[in-house]
Amino acid sequence: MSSDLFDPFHSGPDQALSDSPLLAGLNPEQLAAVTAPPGPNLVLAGAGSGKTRVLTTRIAWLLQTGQATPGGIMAVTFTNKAAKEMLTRLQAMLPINARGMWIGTFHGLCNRFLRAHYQLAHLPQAFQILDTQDQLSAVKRVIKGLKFDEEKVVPKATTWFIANAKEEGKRPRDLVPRDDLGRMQLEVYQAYEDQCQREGVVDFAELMLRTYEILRDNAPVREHYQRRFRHILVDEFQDTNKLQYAWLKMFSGRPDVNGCSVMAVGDDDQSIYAFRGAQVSNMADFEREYRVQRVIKLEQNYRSHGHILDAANELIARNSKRLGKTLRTDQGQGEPIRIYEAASDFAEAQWLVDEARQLRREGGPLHEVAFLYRSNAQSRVIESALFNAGVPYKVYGGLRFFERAEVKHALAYLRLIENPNDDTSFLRVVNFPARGIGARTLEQLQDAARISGRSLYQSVTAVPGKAGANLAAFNGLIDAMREATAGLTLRAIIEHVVQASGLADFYRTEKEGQERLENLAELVNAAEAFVTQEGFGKDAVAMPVDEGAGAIAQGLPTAVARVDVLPDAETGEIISPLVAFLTHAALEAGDNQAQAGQDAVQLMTVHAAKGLEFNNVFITGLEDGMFPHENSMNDGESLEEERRLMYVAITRARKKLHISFCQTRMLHGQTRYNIKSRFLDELPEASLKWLTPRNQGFGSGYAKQYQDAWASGKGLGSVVGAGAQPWRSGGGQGSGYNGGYSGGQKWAERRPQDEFKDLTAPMPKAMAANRSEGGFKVGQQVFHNKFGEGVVLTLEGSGPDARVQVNFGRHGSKWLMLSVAKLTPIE
DNA sequence: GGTGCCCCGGCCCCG
DNA sequence: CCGGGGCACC
Repeated sequence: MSSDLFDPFHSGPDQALSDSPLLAGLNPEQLAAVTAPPGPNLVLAGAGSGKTRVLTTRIAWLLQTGQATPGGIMAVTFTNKAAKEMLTRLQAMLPINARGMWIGTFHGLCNRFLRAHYQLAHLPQAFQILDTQDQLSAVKRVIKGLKFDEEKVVPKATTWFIANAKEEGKRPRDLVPRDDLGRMQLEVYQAYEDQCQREGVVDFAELMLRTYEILRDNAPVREHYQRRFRHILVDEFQDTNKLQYAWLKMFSGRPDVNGCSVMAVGDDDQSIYAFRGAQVSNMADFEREYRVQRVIKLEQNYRSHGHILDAANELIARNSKRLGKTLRTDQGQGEPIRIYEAASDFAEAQWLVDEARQLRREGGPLHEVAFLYRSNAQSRVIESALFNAGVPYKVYGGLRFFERAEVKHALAYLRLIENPNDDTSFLRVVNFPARGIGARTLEQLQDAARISGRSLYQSVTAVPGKAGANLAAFNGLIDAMREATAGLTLRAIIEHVVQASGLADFYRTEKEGQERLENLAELVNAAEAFVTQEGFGKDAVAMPVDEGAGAIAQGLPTAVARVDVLPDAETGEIISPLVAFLTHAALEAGDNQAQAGQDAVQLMTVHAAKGLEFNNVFITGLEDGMFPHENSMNDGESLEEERRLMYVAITRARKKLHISFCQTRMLHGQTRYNIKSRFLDELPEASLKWLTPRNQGFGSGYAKQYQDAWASGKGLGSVVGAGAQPWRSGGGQGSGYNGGYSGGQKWAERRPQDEFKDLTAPMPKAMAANRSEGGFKVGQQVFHNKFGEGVVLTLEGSGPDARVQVNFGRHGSKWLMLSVAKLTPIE
C-alpha cells in the first residue's frame, strides 16, 4: 500500500505529516501522539481512545518517514495478545519484515536477549523457564533441604518474597533480614538462586533481573543496544514495576544524552496489577525523570455509548489518586445499563444463558458477547449452564493448557532430554509413572546431590542397591530418549517421548485418563502448529544472531552445522525447535486467542479482558466479597484497585452493558450469602435500568432453598459455612489447547460430565435443617443501626445466649448477641 | 520401602 | 483441580 516506503526521494517528516494516508482519520490528540517529535513522550490514553492504533501508527509513521528502521524499534507490551495484535496491525499498514523488530512482552524480549547473550548471562543457551508451579516446587525443595519448618517458612509466601526482592532489583546480598523469618527466607532465596543456577533454569522475575544486570554492568552491550534502539514504545506503562522501569532506562539511556526516543503509553485508571508489583507512580516518575515536555491525553472514546461512559466516569471519580482524565464520546447515550439480581449463582448463570440466546436470536454474533467475572472459579457454574443449553462458549485463562498435569509431565521429559540437570523436571517424572522409586530413595538421592553439589541426574550412582538400580534405569531411559529423538522433527520427538516415558500406557489404563490422553495428543498438534507458525520448516536457513550482539556475545557461532538446530525465524537466533517450543510453553502457557471463524460466547476474568472490547458485556458476580474481592475490601489502596478493575470491566462494552449479582453463591464448596457490591451504588442511577426490583429481600423466595444450615463462619471475612465440594471432580474448564493451533473445539466434542450435571441439579432438601431463633434465620437480611444492612450467616445458642453471625459487607462479618444487639429483620 | 487410594486444604488477578 | 499426608497392603 505505501509504495513510498522504499522511495529514496521520499519526503521528510514534515511533509509526510500532512499527506501520509497513515494519518487519515486521526483526531488531533492522536495525531499529536503519532507524530510527536523524537524524545520522551508520555501518552495518557483512556479506555477505548484508540491507544493501540496510535502505537502501531506511530511505528508505521516512523518507518515510513525514514526516522527509524525496523531494527531500531522496540515495542514492549505485557501480554502476548497485545504484542500479536500490534504486529498484525502493523503488517496490515506496511509491507515490512517484522523479523528485525523487537516487538513482544517484557518477558519475551528478555528471553530473546538472554538467549543471545547466554554466555554473559552465565546460562546454558538452552536454559529453561520455570513457571509459577515449577518455582513453587523448587522453593519447597530448597526449604526441605535447609530443614526449615514449612509452617514457619511458608513456601508460597517465600516465592512471593523472592519475586518481590527480584522486582526490587535485589539479590540476597542486598538484603538485610529484620527477624528470624527474614533470615530464613533470605537463606532460602540464596539457596534457591544457587539451585536454579546449578540446574540452568530461570523464573519469570529472573528473566527481567538478569537482563537488567547485564545491561547495567556491561557498558559495551548497553551502548550497543542504546545505539540500536532509537525508538522504544511501552504499552500499558501503568502496569510496569520498578525493575521494568529500570530495565527501560538501561535500554533507552538518558534521552538528553543519546537521543533515544521513548514513548510511554498508559492509563492510570486501568492499573490493575499492583498485586504483582506494578507501580502507577512510574508514570509520574517517567514524566519527571525523562523531562517530558507535554503529556498527551487521549480522552475521546470511540468505543462505548454514553450511559456506559457516564457510569465509568462516575465510578472512577471516587478514586483519590488519579492523574485526571475524563472520557467523552460523540456517540449517543445508547441504552441504559441493565442490572439483574438473581437468587443464586445457578439462577444468574441461567439468566446469562437466556440473554445470550436472546442476543443470538436478534442476530448478534456470539463472539460479541462476553461474560466477565472477577475470578476464574466463577466460570464453572456459567460454563455448566451454557453447556447444558448447548450454547457454544470459549473460556480464556483458568487452568491453561501447558499447566495441566499430564502436559507438564510430558514437558518435563522433554526438558530432561535437553538438560538432564533440571532437577525440578527430574523430580516431577522420575517416579511418574511409578518405577519403584519412592520418597525414601529420593531423600537419599537429594542428600547425596546436596553434599556433592551436583544434580540429581549426576548423583544416581550414590544410591546403593535396588533403589539405585531403578534410578540408573531412569537415567538410561532419558539418555535413550535423547538418542532416539536426535534429528527427529519436533512432532516425532514428542510422540516418541509420550510413548517411551510410559505416560501413554499409564493414562490408557487410568479410568479417567481419556481426556488426559487427548491433551497429550493435543500437545503434539500444538508442537506441529508451532513449528509451522514459527518457520522452523525444512528450508529454514541458519542465520547469524543479531550482528552487533553477536560480536559482543563472545564468539557466538553465526552458523550451525547440526541438523536439529535451527534459527528462530524471527530473530535468527540459533536455538533448536525443542528449546523454542519449551520456551513457548513457559512464556505463553497456552495463552489464548479466539479460534478463527468460531462463534462462541467469550468467558474470561476482568483482568484477561483488559484491552478487549465487545458489543455486549455482562459483568457477573457483583457482590461484596466477590467484586470487590474480600481480601481487598478493607484497605483503601486495594479497594481503589478493585474499583479500577470495575472501571476496566465497564469500559469493555461498546453497545450494551449488563451487570448481574446473586444472593447466594456456592464457593469453595460452601454457600455464601452475599450482599450486592458497593460498586453498584457508585454508578449513576440515571444510567441504570433494574430488571429486578431494587433491594429485593434476601430471605425470600427462591433463595430460601439454598440456605445453609451448617453455616459456621470462622471469623472476619469468612462468610461461609462448612460443607462438601460437590462439583470439584474431573474435567475442568478450558480443557484443550486454545492457542489457535488446533481445529478441535472442546465445547463441542466434550462429553457431558458429572460435574456439569451436578451443577444445575436442585439442591438437596437437607437444608431444611435450618432453624430460626428470635425471628432470625440464616440467609435473612437484617438491619443494624451502626453496621447497616447485612445477612445472617449463622445462628448459635438459644434464648439469652442466642448469637448470630452477620455479614455486613463493607463492615465485615460480626458476631452479635441477639439479646444485646439492636437488630431488625428486613422484609 | 513402594504403591495406590482417600481425604484434606487451598484457590483472586498474571507472564 | 492439584499436591501432600496418612494409611492399608504388598
